[in-house]
Amino acid sequence: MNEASPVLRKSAATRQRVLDAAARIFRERGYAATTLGDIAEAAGLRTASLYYHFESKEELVEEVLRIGTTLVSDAVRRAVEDLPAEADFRTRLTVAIATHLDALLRLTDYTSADIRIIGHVPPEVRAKVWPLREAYGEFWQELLRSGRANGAIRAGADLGLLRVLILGTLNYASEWYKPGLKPVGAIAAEATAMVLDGILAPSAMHRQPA
Amino acid sequence: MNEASPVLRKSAATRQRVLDAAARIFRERGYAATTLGDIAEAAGLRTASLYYHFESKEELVEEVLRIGTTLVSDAVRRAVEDLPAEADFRTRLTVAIATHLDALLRLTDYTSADIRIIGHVPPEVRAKVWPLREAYGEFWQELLRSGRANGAIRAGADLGLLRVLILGTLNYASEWYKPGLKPVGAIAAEATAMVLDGILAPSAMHRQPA
DNA sequence: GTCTATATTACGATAGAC
DNA sequence: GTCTATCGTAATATAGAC
Repeated sequence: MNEASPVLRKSAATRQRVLDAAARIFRERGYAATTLGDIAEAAGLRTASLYYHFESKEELVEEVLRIGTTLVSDAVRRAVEDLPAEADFRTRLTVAIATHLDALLRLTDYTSADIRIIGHVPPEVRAKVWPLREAYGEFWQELLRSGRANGAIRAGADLGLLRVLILGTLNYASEWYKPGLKPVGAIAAEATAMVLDGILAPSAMHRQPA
Repeated sequence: MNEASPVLRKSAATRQRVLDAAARIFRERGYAATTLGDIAEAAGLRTASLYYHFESKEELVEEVLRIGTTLVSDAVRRAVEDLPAEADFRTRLTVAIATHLDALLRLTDYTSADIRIIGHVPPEVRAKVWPLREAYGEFWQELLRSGRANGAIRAGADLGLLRVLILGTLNYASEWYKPGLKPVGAIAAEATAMVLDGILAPSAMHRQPA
């Protein structure tokens, strides 16, 4: 009964509106440039009222970051785990890249806000949400390890370096992506092709003079 | 004589100290979180004295961004142009990637400040420095066009998409790179291998079960 | 739960002495 | 060229009425 009482439901709904507004404005303007007044106005209340739901600006942004990381991580883990057990490395990586980009660019403001502001929040906030991000990084590391164990990945590759390079390729899309220009699926296809096979023509002689 | 007069030299030297301090602190803390007091203190003077050298915080950050973009752009253009005329596409792209990363991660604070804060400065500032960035993007676009004309790049590739994916791969390194962990040359080598040839083993059968 | 009112602090910027 | 002093504004956060 408690969980469904009208008061608690109203509180939860308002809290959600505040979080949604915060995610959107943090993504657009960055952390420091966003004021609690901006967020309150977008959520339809006064600045002071935010403090009923969150103790501080830092606690609010921490929750936004936590939600953003969790949404991407859960979506990608689920998509890869739902593949048939026989799925090869190429298939797994293709699905991981497509799902990561879809969560980042299409799903919600939380995911892009996360990537865009994580490097600009106060260090204490970053430290608090770091374990979540590390766990997601470890998922990718394990994905790459399994690929190398299968002989799918080039033997000499530095997997830790590859992981940050691949995730960098995908995450930086939140800096240049504008809805409507290119379908997210087309971006995912081009990124997957580059990461897996490179940009060179498959059988061409690559030493022609310019 | 004017250029070398003691007063002008002192002014230019102080202006340079202010710019250097600004680049470093903007890179570390972001644009909005950096105060003119932070910059003045690092440069060894008072906040009000900054206004002798720059009209506003926005004019100061604009100059930092301009220097950052120019340093990367000039370094990469020069390195590619200095290659022998017969150099093939693989060589050109390898040099472009290595030089871009070296300028970004090793050269100065201006280049990494540029990448880290460009998405967080006021829109009017971004608009003012945009032509410089577009010109550098056009250089890369032309590099890729020449690669496709040679048959070096996969025919179906979307060159505009490839350009932002490649530059994203490189630029995102300014978010995770820490001096001393990996030599910049090793990062460049891994990035070049991925972009050109992908991460898969060259001749392996890629369909093994996980 | 949300409000008005306000405390407190700190910012960007200007004035004017030196 | 750089300083001290200060203006005007706006931010986070708190107090207390409703």
